[in-house]
Amino acid sequence: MSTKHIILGALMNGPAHGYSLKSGSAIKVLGEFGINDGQLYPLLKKMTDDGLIAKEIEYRESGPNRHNYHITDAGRKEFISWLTGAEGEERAFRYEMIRKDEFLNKCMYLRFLENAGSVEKIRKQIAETEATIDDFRKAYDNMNSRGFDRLHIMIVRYCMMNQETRLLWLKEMETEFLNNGPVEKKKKKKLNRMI
Amino acid sequence: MSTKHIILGALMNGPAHGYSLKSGSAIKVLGEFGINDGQLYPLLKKMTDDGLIAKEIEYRESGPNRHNYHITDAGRKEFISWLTGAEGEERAFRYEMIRKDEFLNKCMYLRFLENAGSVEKIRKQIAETEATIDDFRKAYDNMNSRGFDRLHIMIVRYCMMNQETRLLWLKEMETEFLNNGPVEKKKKKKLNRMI
DNA sequence: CGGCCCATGTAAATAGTTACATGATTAA
DNA sequence: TTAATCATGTAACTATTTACATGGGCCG
Repeated sequence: MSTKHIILGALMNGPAHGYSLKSGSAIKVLGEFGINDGQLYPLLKKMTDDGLIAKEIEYRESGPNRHNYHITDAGRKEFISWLTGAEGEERAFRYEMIRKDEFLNKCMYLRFLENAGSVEKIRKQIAETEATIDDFRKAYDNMNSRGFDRLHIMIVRYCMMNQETRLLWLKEMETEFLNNGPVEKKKKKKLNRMI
Repeated sequence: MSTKHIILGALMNGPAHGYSLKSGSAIKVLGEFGINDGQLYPLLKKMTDDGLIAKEIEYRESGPNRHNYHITDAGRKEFISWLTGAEGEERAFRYEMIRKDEFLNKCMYLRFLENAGSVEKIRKQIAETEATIDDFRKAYDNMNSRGFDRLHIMIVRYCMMNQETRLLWLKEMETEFLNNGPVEKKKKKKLNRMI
């Protein structure tokens, strides 16, 4: 279970309550990763039962009480063992990334669409990607100028690089479809055009 | 449910039986996407009940019988509607890709590891990535020389480009860690805001 | 006052994995 | 003869999503 490790990872930086794990001030991983209440709260309970984390309830007069969770020794051990181990770092099988990307997935079947429809789809995706790059670049510059730690800057950098690669490819796709589309293939061998 | 659409997409190319969807000759998407029997067979049954696909049993003397599924009009309609629609093509939220990538995920916490351990991890990942690139390049060249349709070539191309970007970044990471490592001993307090 | 943010949860459904079960053909 | 491949499936479990339920505080 990976969500478990994300929670442990978050709690390695100090205690946090459920809501803050999703949207609070600590590391916003869970929130931005899109965990939902229906999974988070039961999982916190289970991890407590398993002895990986423990909680103290913070009774507050203004606002609802908070259940502050902190990582236990067992949890820390589990986390480090996960971090050290090589599990999940194996080579991706060929089309793994396609399945994880709905747009890419759809691209597999673009030949069932009119050419114009494909181009429209690709252009929309180009716009999305450009916006995302912009967002990442802003975060990247901001983190750099504020002297954030290199590790986190590098991770944002990777996200940015990835989106830039995506944009490059999308533009190739657009060109491809504008030159008659890749659907009617084979006969004309323009094999040498791409590297 | 996305697996449903993958099955519909596969059947858009013509009928197939369960086993061939996983490992057969057509598009090996499902097999390479890693679907498992426990999901595939019940899903095929459900989709049949829902009227998206239909089956004919092919009784064979040599070898087990095959349940050949074909897409129905309702299934075709559902598929085209999914393909045309924009659902799932929205902009990725910031750390989506990290969560989908166990290695990246671990990278977030590399500061809890000894520098040497991090470098080792990164180098192993570099080796994996180089092997993957090699694999993609071979597939790409092969598909090109055999006159495959452009669409599928382009998709393999994207996979390749992505891995190349990954390699680039991994090498940056390696350098980063060799130059003392990005693990600052200094301000950890500002970690919170952006990430 | 109405709606959003904070903060906790539960219930029900869907999705996906792992393990098991069967039985025939084919290749080493 | 043993193992792998072909081909189907079920059962039990785990993971995830969606929807609901609660209640105080804050803002316009």
